[in-house]
Amino acid sequence: MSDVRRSRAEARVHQIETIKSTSRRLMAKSGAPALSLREVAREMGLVSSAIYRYFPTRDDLLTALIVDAYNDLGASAERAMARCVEGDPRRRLHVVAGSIRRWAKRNPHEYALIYGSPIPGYDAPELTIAAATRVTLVLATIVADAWRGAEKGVRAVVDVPIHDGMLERRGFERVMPGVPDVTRARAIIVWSQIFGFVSFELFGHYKGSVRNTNRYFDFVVDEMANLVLPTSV
Amino acid sequence: MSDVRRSRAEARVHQIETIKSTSRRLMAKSGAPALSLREVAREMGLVSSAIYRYFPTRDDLLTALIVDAYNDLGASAERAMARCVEGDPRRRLHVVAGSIRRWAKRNPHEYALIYGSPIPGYDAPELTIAAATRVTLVLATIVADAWRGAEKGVRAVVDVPIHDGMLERRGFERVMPGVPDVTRARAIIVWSQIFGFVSFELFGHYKGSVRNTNRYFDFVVDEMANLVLPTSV
DNA sequence: ACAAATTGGAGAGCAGTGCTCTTGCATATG
DNA sequence: CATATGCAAGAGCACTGCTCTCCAATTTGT
Repeated sequence: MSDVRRSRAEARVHQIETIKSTSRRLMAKSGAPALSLREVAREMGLVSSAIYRYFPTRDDLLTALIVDAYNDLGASAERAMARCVEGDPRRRLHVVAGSIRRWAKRNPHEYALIYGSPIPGYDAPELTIAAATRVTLVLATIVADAWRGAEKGVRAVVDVPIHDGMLERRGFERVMPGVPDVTRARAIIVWSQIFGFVSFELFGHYKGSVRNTNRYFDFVVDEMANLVLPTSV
Repeated sequence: MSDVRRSRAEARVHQIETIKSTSRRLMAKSGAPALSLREVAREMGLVSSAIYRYFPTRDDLLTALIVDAYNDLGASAERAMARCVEGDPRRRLHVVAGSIRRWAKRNPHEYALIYGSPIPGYDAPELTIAAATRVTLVLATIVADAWRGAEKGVRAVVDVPIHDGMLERRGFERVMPGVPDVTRARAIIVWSQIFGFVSFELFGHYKGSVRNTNRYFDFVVDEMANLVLPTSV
């Protein structure tokens, strides 16, 4: 099945794909830190030095896996979003947040790779940043859509002063036009809360305090909806 | 200075302490994953096999470092708390949350060790759980103190149903007596938000969206205060 | 106080790792 | 068709965690 005749370029992308999928399979068993180039090669019936033709270093392979993970998570969130275009903002937030959480539980090691401790002495190249943005864009869109249209009020219990220059303005104005400043700032809380929850759940920090994580997640998402959705929703 | 005569028992605890502090020093340079028993030994002028007399395995050394890190963070939070016994709850939350964040920035690799991705195939022993509780206890105390005394109202914008059995009841009733159920549930949001923030900041996820992390942290803590403090505060 | 038992350091050694370099063959290009 | 490039193989280097044996120093039991 893999001994079909192929041009050199085709063979190359095929090898790269095989290396990545083999790595993902091995990573699913024992996690990213234990991922070994030699084992990947062995698994593919290849000699270890051959891997270096495709990934000059282990970190390069990890970078590729990180980008793929971000994209996979982003695509998964986008699909969830597409499935609930009709719903109200609160419902959409539940659906998308739930899809993020489910992806993380299905791919715990890949989640740890992108949202766990970064590899020390490793700076994420620009490539990864673009891929990382996809999932946050989906969340931002939910909030922006909810505020499209009119006279809706901010649910502020206490007035919190928003300092100018606290957030980067560029991205926000394009992605969340017409959304109050305080809500933009709160949207970032929602974002980090969702991932904070998933990390705490996956990494075992809720053991001893949260019993029913499914119900608690619903509660958290509801509270987050209260934070960023306009009063009429 | 270290060749003083010592009993065997004394020498043993001294060696254990030296191994741990050397490990911490090396970890500060290149992170936990790169921590090598052989390098620790070399640094101590010891042969590598001797380390195994004290820590039968690398994971055991890491476990010890994890427990120490939890305790160090917990003690730091407790000290911050002691420094603001006089303040109002909101101020105390700012002080303690700030001390957590500062500890994390001062000890990034140790933070990553306890709140980053867990070592795959490694179950935290009971010891670590007790140590991990200290910092959360400080946060819980702030909320509990704020509610001590009387007719204060919950800041609920929308009624969120709290399902029975969502949280573990045991710990909460002892630590946060007289606090409404919804506030207990929200206290966990505050807790994970603080650590979610610190993780996102330390691991670089705010790059591109948050510009002034100091100000933004203040904003987040204020919002969290609004979530769990009674209306009169 | 002396023999016995325990402890801890030294050193060699094993299987594994990431990575480099050279060799030789297959493919693509002028 | 000759030449240049691409890629697999294999040996090798420096490193890792961990085990085992050996031996000296200390602690313990009588």
